[in-house]
Amino acid sequence: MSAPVQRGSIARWNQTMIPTTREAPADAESPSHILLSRAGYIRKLGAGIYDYLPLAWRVIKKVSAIVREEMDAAGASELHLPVLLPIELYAGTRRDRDYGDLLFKINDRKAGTYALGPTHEEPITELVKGSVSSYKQLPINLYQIQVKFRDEARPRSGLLRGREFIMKDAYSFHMNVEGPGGLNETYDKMYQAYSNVFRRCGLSFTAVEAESGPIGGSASHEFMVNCESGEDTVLRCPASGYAANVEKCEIGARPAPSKGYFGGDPSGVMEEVHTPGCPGIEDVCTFMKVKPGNMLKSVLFKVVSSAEDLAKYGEEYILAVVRGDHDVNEGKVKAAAGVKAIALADPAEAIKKGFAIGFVSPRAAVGKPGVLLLVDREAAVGFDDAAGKAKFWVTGADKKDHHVKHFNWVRDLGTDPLAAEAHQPETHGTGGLKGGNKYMMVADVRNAVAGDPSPRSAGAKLETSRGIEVGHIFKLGTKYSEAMGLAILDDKQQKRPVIMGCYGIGVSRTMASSVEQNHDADGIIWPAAIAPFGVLITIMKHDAPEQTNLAADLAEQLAAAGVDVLIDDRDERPGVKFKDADLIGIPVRLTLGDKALAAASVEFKLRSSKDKGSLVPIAEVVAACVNAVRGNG
RNA sequence: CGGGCUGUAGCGCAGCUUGGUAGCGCGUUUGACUGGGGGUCAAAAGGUCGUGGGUUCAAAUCCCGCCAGCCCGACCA
Repeated sequence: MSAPVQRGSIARWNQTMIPTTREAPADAESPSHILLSRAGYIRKLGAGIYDYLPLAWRVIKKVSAIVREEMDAAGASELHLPVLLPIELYAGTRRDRDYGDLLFKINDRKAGTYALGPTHEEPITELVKGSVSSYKQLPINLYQIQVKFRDEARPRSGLLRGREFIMKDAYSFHMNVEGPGGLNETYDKMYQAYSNVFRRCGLSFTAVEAESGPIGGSASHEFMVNCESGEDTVLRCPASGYAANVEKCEIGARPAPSKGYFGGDPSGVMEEVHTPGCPGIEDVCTFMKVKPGNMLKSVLFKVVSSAEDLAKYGEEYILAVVRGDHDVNEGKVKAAAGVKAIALADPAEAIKKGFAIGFVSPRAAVGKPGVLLLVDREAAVGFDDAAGKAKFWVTGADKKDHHVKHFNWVRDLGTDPLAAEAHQPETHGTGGLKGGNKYMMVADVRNAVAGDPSPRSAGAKLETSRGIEVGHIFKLGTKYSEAMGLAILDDKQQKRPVIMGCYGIGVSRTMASSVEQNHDADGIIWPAAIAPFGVLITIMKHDAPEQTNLAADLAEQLAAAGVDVLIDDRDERPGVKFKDADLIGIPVRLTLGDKALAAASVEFKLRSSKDKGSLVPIAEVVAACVNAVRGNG
């Protein structure tokens, strides 16, 4: 682009507030929390609530500017919605209930209840409903950058999981999914825009397939900053490039065991073992000295039925069984059972139904109408092919404080698992639910783990890594428009619910995850594009005119070239200034001292490089800075 | 919401077991020396010991309630 260079700004350390400290607050643990606190970017005001000091605010503004440029370029328009939202808005979509305690609620003087917006699907839908009346006005994509609130059960890791945070949220509206102006077109544009944003921010990231969570919808991707300290697990196939989060990740074809599902002789006589106070897999394994891979884990879900289904079929349950070293995946359970919604069964209710929670075995599902037994492939095994002998299973004894060992599916289940119905793992349907006739099914119902076969490339194995979610895009569909009555006449004069997409970027989280990804023992190392300043000029003698004058002169030239400059004009010892410089992480440091000045030079050092820096002639230093700051951005 | 734990100066902590004068380091202020990787010396300011109650002649210390915060788990953008 050949647009005129926007002038950079000049700030002096003495005139701004950068309260660096030698020690971090005791509650800071993650690198971003420690370093942003120590370097004077943020201060804690309460649990999950932070002040953004001048340096931090500059970073936020730089990230925001990149977000705005990419959003605008992709055809979105910025607006600003209220934070304070009447609770009735959320009642319409039942998210006041679905969101639960995560929704911050406050009362006004008349005891009316309001929510502090956690996202803005409802108000934006309400706005469009009253403002857009023709299909000719669609598609439209509206966004804002604003503070959001979530009453987190446990705020942690500084800015990474706060109760108040800065987010960019966008919402698009369409008449169609496919074709020009359709949801997919905008979704793809947003995917590209998000990739541009995070690339321009200098972050290493991965876009992964994801479940859409409580916001609802049909398809979604998460943008994860690659970082070992991240909270989320990312799975990827090195051969095909497929990447997904654990909730979503599919598992490639897993071959059936050589003797067929459930087939194989018992490993021994089934024996009951007293396991007091050991409801968890870990406890039992420690107590009985068995590996989790030899446990059968049984998790009971209750089907959330519609009133109609409830009247017709009664209450229904699913008992999902996976190997002890695996985790049940709710989404896959839902899909395999062919039901829309499930929830972990209430313990008290489950016990009443005859499930000894904590000590449940697959047998507990047998003979109970309305209960589907869903067995994961690696749990539906009687013969251990890897070990070449009968599979040794430990599972619950279906009574409190007892487990059994040498469980064998064929001998001990209490019914024949080899029956034809159980043998059609590919058939997804209603199973034994909703009047179906299959009491048990073998299916993929667990989370993927490293080493699982790739779903996209035969022979390849999934790998895992960690990440921090900084962006999330959803195809919402008509969930909100239907719930709130946003319908528009199309070109055939048919009134149709508007199709929506929504797209979020955690702006404050992006700042923190950059620090997580880019730091060393001495402090932050900002990518130039989002650094609060491009260049730090460190004056060795704050009262030496030849140094202060040169600093002012260089700063002026750099600003004219579009570089933001911070001048460290404090009366501090050199050691303090150097330590602080490393801490706050400005990409380029120019040191103005007697030695260099005697050679008509200044010292030029990149924060990202370990060397001591080099002398650059004064006449060339501005170009060197511009080059370093641009080359990186 | 379960389990563990912590509230003492701006920050990091000791003191509490065994009740009796409020301590240390960093930071801050003043002065001097110093001046290229958190320097030295001297002096100083700064705390209703989270909060309410109880026991006691006397509570930072013992007991009870509450509040706030942290960690692990559950949950989660």
